[in-house]
Amino acid sequence: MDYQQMEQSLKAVGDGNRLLILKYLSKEALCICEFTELLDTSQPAISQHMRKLKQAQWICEEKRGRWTIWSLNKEHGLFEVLVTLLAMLPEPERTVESLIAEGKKVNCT
Amino acid sequence: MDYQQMEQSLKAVGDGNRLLILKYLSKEALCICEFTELLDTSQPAISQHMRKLKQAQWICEEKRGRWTIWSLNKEHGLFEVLVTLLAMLPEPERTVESLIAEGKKVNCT
DNA sequence: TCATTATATAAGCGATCACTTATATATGCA
DNA sequence: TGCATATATAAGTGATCGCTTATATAATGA
Repeated sequence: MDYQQMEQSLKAVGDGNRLLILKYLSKEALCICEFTELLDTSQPAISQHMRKLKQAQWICEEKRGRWTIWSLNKEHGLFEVLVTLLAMLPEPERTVESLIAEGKKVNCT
Repeated sequence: MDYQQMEQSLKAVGDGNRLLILKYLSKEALCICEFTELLDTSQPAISQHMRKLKQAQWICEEKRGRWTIWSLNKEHGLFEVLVTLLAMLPEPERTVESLIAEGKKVNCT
């Protein structure tokens, strides 16, 4: 891995909201509409974070009808490092389970 | 480790020049005057990178007379991760050995 | 077809980044 | 003491960041 790739990869994860997004994705694939509930941020902001994570090849998208389902890219050269980092972070307050309880979970599948 | 600490740590290493500085420091402690030769950047730029790395607690400084000798902080919560990352990076073109050969190595010790 | 829904893109904005040049501080030595 | 050396700080600058609001694209369903 060269310095430029490493720099881009680390820059992409050097943001609190993106770390949170990745933390959620480390458990299950999700679509953007769910992140807007989970992260307390606007839809365009999330979309832009996704683009940045995708450019750094941290995540993969799968278009399914109206939804875009995002998941971690296990082929990333630093995937194991990412898993280690995410494991060190506490569980987010809001969970997908709480969304389901509130009836806000979108059934993308 | 909380999200803010993780963000600060990752932001600090998300820069090519700082990765290079850390790569050098993974082999031996060095002072700034050596980095100005190794990195092809100005002394103030290096000094500012050092400050940022120190604020993120990646490195320690030891004042020794006129020199400030910098070394990796092995107590950092992500030290092992950093070592893993640095090991994935190629050896820099310029080496401390080449500085010695050119007579540019400062004897800080 | 037309309205709704999910997502992406564009443009704008204040904040931060990484650098520069200039200057300050502080140590060592003649 | 006074000068050279090593480093830090300050101020300024263009680029990028992360967000916002507004709008575009694209798929679904009545």
